[in-house]
Amino acid sequence: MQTEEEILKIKKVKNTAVRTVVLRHLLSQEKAQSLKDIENALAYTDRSSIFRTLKTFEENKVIHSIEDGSGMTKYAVCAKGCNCDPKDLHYHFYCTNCDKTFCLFDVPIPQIELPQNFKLQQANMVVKGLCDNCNK
Amino acid sequence: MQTEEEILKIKKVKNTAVRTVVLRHLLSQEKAQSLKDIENALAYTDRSSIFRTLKTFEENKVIHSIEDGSGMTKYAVCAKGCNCDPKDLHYHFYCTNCDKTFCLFDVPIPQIELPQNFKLQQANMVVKGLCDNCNK
DNA sequence: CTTTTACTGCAACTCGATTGCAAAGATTAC
DNA sequence: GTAATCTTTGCAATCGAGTTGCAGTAAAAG
Repeated sequence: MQTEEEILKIKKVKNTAVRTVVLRHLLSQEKAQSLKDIENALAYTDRSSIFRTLKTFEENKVIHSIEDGSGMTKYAVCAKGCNCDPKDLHYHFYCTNCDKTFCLFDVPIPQIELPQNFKLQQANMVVKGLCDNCNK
Repeated sequence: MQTEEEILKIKKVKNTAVRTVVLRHLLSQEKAQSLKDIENALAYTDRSSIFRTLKTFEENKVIHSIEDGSGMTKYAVCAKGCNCDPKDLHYHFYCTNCDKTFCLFDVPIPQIELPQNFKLQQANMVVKGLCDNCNK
């Protein structure tokens, strides 16, 4: 696992106190985090600073955002080597019981055959259901 | 093509003035509509009435909603025979240039192999890129 | 016709997201 | 070094999509 400093260096994002703690928090969580999740976890960091940090991270492909339909955008750290290209696509799973959203890195996304002359740029694939923990 | 009255009858939704015009509008559009789109198109119908109509339609599977990442939930009329089961899944395409969202009924969604013990309930699959009209 | 239930329109409100601004901190120029 | 410049941060205010309470109206049931 890379440290926060290493990741920021690779992605050419200047390191600051807020950026370090936000990234550290994201790395420590198994489920994707909303702005509110992060705000609650980092009691002394302002929401707008976290917000702008997330925007910066997203622009520089440190993290990617997920629209899971819960009404709050979630964020997860990109896998090592991810460029957020269509080839880096993966499903996201939203558990309708425990409300967790996470990346399914191990489930391959099949080639999507778009109609003639359509150009794929990116995608937001959210599968909803019960996670293994809730499906008992 | 079925009329608004026929669709509502089949889906067991009582017909009213607002419901008819909302459904007519949805049927007349090739792209999925947001609440705001509908509100703008139907100048004399109140937003909350349209909102509640959309909720009713969704509960009764007259329409389905799409989270395309634009910040506004979009709605599209379900295909004939659709029960909004996983088997009725289809991709949605969001054009990053012209901002249109529409259903790709003709692009099959492959079987999704979830990890052990996960249960699929539904999914929101949004592919983003350029539509044929904008990819020139 | 009367009672009950459902639908509609208005206004107010919630809440996640976003922005303006000034202070603080970091970087560059001199 | 210090001054000038750019970036980041925190606070407060704002925006806007979504949602709800309530009262009036329309439709269905008795």
